[in-house]
Amino acid sequence: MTDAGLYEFEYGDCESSGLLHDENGFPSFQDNDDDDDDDEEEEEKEESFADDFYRCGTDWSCLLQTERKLKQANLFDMWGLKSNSESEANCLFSPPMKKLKASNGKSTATHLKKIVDRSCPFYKKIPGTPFTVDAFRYGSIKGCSAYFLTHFHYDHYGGLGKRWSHGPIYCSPLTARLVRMCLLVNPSYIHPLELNTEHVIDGVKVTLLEANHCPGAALIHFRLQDGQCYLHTGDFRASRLMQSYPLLVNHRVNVLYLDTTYCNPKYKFPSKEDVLNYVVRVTKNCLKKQPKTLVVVGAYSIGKESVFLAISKALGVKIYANASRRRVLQSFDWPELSGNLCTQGNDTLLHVLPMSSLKFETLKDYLKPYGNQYAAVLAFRPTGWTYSETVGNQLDLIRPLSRGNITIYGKISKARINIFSGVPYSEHSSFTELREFVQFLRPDKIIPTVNVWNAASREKMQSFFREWLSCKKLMI
DNA sequence: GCGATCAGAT
DNA sequence: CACATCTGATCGC
Repeated sequence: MTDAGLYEFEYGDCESSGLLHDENGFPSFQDNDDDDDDDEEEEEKEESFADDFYRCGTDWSCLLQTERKLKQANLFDMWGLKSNSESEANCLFSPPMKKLKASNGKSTATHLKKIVDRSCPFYKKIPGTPFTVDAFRYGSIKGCSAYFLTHFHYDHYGGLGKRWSHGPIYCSPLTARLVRMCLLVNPSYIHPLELNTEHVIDGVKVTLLEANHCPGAALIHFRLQDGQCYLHTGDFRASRLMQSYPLLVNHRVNVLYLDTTYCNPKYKFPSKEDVLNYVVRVTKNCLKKQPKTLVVVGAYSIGKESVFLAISKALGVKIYANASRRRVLQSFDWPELSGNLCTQGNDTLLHVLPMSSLKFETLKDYLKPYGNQYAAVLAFRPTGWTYSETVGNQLDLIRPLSRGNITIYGKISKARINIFSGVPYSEHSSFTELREFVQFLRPDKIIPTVNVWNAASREKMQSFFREWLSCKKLMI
């Protein structure tokens, strides 16, 4: 639905040139009382995006003044607009458009979306600096002389590879190792920055702080020469510990670029600690009933290592992972992890497998080569959110799915949509954690970095921000 | 034939 | 519903 709407929106605007521009090239909106339903919806989207831009954006003037010519390109980027002849000339933030070739009979809307996605969204650029954050999939970004990477997840490093040549990359030392190892980026571009240390880059004081997300993930604190402070959270899970970071206690943050993944009260989940205790409890129970159980933890690239580390610690068993994953895990340089990895699957009952393997059929096949070493499988799929509203904070309501001797916590079942729940081990902030963090920091402005492409969710988030910042006391 | 990129699936 | 890929198709060379 949303996507279809977006397509139409982009397509419609590009084709019908329904937008008016003011003398600066900014879209201008006229109150239009025509009662055409479809048009109205489009108008709403445009208006709230514009509202967001002017009302809750930072003082964008610094961006506009330092790079006057970027104004229009910027704005076009925001709206996902490329208007014919104009766009080529003003397209300062994106590589030249690719020529379209409608090889099949498909609508050009698909092609338009491709182009639109090629330009760097405004919220990835840090105003008043030549910096971008997590913006590698837009080619060479005009005016950008330092590319920051918050953490090593695909949706943030996408575009980085051995052919990267658009400028220096700044990130944490752990992330730097992964970028070099896994993506084969030329090391001369990679600039590791120690956490909790002030680095001066292009005259801006930059400090990386632990983000409580995946290994190597960092919050980035920028202090400009004019005294403005910006905090970019990348992806993070807000924690009480952060309220003691000296930089956050001692300096006012003017603009907060916020990971708003779960910025909605419907997202409730337990603390990491509670989930780890739960997983350990379930595992112990299972092993008590069936000592010959293989315990499997699903994982993507990096993140959620604590789930298998907790089991390893509690049971005193080693962790098996295949060679490529071991290489990545070793690169973290965490003694408690490196020291507990093993290279043979039959050396331990605790295995880490790709998330895609956590299916009944695949696990059954996986078990075969181990003969009668194992009589059952217990698998955990740590997901961000519990999926079921009824579960929320109550871990005891989680029900696994079983087939034969295989039990999966977090197997998605359409049939049991309302009672199923994964293991809600989240590396993003819950709604209440976000609120507490924002009310601690009390920034002048907040720029959400997730769920921004939908007008309704943007509007909703902004109203939460207003609410949080308008009241003096913490609410519970 | 190959890597890069894309839409769609999971 | 959303995360963080993964898969399979297509593109460009």
